[in-house]
Amino acid sequence: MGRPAKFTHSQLQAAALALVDREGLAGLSMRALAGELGTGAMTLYNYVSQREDIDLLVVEAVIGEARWPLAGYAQWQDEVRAIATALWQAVRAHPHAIPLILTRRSRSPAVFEVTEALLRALARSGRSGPALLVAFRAVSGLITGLAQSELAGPLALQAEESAELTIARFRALPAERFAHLIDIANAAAGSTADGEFRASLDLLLAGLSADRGGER
Amino acid sequence: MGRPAKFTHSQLQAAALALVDREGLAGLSMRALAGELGTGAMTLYNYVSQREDIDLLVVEAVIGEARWPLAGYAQWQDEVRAIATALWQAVRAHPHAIPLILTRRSRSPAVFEVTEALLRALARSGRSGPALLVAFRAVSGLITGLAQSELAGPLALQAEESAELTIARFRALPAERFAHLIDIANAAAGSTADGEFRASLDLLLAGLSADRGGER
DNA sequence: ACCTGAACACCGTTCAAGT
DNA sequence: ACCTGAACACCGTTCAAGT
Repeated sequence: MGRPAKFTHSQLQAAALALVDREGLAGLSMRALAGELGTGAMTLYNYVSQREDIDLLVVEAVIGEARWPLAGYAQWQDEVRAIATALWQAVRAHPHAIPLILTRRSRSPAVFEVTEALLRALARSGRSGPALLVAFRAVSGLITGLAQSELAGPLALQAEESAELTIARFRALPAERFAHLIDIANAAAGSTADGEFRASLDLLLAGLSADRGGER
Repeated sequence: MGRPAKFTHSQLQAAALALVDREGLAGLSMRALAGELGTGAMTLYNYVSQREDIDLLVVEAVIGEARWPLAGYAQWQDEVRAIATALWQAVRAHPHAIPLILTRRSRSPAVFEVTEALLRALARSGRSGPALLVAFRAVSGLITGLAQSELAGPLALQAEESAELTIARFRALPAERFAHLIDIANAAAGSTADGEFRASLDLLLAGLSADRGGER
């Protein structure tokens, strides 16, 4: 409850995110962050109670970067698309932070704000209660799930290898046993993450538009 | 290339998964896994080249548990649902392992097999190439995304608190500013993860059924 | 060929002490 | 009230040596 003076919350946040962007997740230690701030490791414990709080600072910083036009959407689908895309782009701008965004519970204001905004847009489809919950689960699941599939799915690029090499690896699989895997690996060679995101989101929006969430 | 004799690959896998299930992710260290196997830490380096390979053993073990009827699906939607649900249940049976499944690239045979099976089912919708890739991204994204949202989304339960307490926390938010968040928190109180999964998947399947992936 | 203990360079965190 | 170094109990991994 006492409020320390040497650093602000957003100074810690910015330093932690800068460290992750620069050095990767493995570089984010209490000692390294303290060094980034020009102090000793133990000083950080005046601001956070445990190491995991540092991860939450990073998540908050990334999600907090999402920006989208607040009004002027003729259709709720356009508004959902705008918010989802803003989140997607904020996450993709900090690839090293993705594992944290996937695994850390954040209850920061920035996360609440964007969640409520997405819900508001989805509610324009006529949904509330359980149907709104499901729509939200599906859309937010798709956003993080697509970030995940790029990071760690079977088609994810190896950290140190080119896209060509990853695809070549698939082409080397037994052709008839993994015919479809080889097919989509080839397709992936000619597609972009943004394009795949947009198309996947459109599939889900088609489903959300077809079933307007009638009462149940 | 030499093949060590003291332990088999699946012995390591089983021991690692048992350790994670029992002690949580923090309990999975080289030393602890070696202890589980009754040997010294350095012995493990005869089987894996680095610590992260242990994580991959766990991912492989979990995904490898997915089981579903291999044939007899009148509709491709039913087959997609069966495979997706099998994956979902395998993941949910090992909640401590979820962060690894979200963040670790696995290229094990078990992962390839289930991926190809899912693709085969999706291909029955008439899709191939880019459209099949997008359908796959959407479905697998949704599966892992929903596991993620339970683990770390804004509505995720705190490790040490009851569902009631989590929901009470949302009810305490400013009512008009977070009206929809409070609405779905209330809805979450009366729903199950399985139900939400099924309903979200159905939304996406509706989208996949509406747009049969015409050529492009 | 396979196994393994000692040692090194890290971690997060407790504790006690500074101002 | 806020700050911080020393020390502790861990890590993953290198190295050198065992059989």
